[in-house]
Amino acid sequence: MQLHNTLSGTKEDFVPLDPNRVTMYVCGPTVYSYAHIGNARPAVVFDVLARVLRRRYPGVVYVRNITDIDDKINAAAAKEGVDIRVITDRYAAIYFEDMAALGVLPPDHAPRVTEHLPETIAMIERLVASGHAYEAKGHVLFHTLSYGDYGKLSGRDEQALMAGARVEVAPYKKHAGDFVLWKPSTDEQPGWDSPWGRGRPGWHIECSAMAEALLGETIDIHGGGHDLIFPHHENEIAQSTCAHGGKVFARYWLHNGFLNVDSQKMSKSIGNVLLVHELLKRVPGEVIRLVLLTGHYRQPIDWTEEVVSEARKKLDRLYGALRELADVTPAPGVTATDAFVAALEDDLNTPMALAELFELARAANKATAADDKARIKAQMLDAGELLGLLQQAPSAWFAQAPGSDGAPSTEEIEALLAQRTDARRNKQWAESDRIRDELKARGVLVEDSKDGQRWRYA
RNA sequence: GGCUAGGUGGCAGAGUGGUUAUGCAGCGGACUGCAAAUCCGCGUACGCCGGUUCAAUUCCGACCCUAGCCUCCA
Repeated sequence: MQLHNTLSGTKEDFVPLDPNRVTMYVCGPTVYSYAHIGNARPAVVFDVLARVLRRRYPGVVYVRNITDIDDKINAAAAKEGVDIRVITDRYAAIYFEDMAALGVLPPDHAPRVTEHLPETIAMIERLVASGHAYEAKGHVLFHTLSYGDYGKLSGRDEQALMAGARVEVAPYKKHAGDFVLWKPSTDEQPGWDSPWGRGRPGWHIECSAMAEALLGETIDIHGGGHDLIFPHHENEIAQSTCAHGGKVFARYWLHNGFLNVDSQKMSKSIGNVLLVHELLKRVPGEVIRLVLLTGHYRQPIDWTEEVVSEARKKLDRLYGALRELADVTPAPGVTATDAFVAALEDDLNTPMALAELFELARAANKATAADDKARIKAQMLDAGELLGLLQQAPSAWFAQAPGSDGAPSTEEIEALLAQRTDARRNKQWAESDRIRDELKARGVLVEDSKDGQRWRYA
């Protein structure tokens, strides 16, 4: 398998440190609000990666954290006048629900920062003791100049960093690039006791601490959004490497591209932030998932109504092929084709894998021999499973209500189709077509097949 | 300004030093009472300019353009 490593900027052969225990850590959400579609992309992408890895290495340990200490959380809690726990529990639960709706399997561990304060504090203590961190004005800061490889991941050097610094540098910092490991809390703010007084961890240390606690000092794969390369991942590397006596922190760094909405970056000021929770009310989770896998994970995606509607049609085609095989038993022991797996193992090339899936669909539509049908069905279903698609019954897919108003109920549709059957039996084509047109106008497509009429929402 | 990733047919989106991506839309045909679905076929796409090469969309260089990051945003 090959993976693009941000550290080297190239595709590399993936060779795990221990094939029996492949470790993967992905930066999860900060739970202060609903997840937006951009949050869903890494969840889906790394879910596929985990599925693909597990085929080859059954002992994968996948960790995706929940960040439940954060100033935005504090702000949300203060606004509602509740404990931060109320906020974080609520939105963490919604996050898991929404991701499940997108076919994202739960990771092996979903640690929370609040559950790992002792480890976090211990790691900071080690950094202080080894001279990589210092205390100043109640803060503990990491001294970036103490780590020679700082900037390696994001390809920048300390001089440029200083020159490019466009925010005020806190006066207690030894160096402009130094970042906070621990900061003091006021009485009103949530805080935890530490050797440096009551306070809370900075943004970056949590991931280092949780990765260490659950996966060890060196992990195979670390993933996250492209925007996390700097400073978050850069800082994680510095902290972990220095806390571990120079041991490599993560061997392969993977970053997914950004997602724009109608060619614009999502932002509250533009008002184009698409929440997964809202989107799911009108777009099936499987469609959302397919949109996110339509492009290569490192490329940007532009979310538009067009790509959503295309994804829906693609699933119509794939499920359409499976529908024809509804009464076929998948050939036992048959898995996804080599070409399909090879595409995914080539740096998770989902577009190429999908192309392979469509080739299978065409083959399925053409197949006449029973053993061909059985084989292809098994190949399609297994391929679908690797992508987290095609796992529902075709009939269920086609019976999905479109979510728009005015669509006739199943009962009403069946009643009209019964009338149409009578008309057709008597070759009353005008009446038959009238009913079909009426349903079409109301968003229901009727098809006549050898097995009689069948319908689906448009 | 620095760093990074890109510019592919009507749209989305892979890939490759010389032969088909794939999907959607479109066009023609088959099938159908008519459709739909499905199948078959079609449309000579690779930002611009040079260079290397027998041959470049694919390698090299310049240029133009786009997007992201540059201290807490996936």
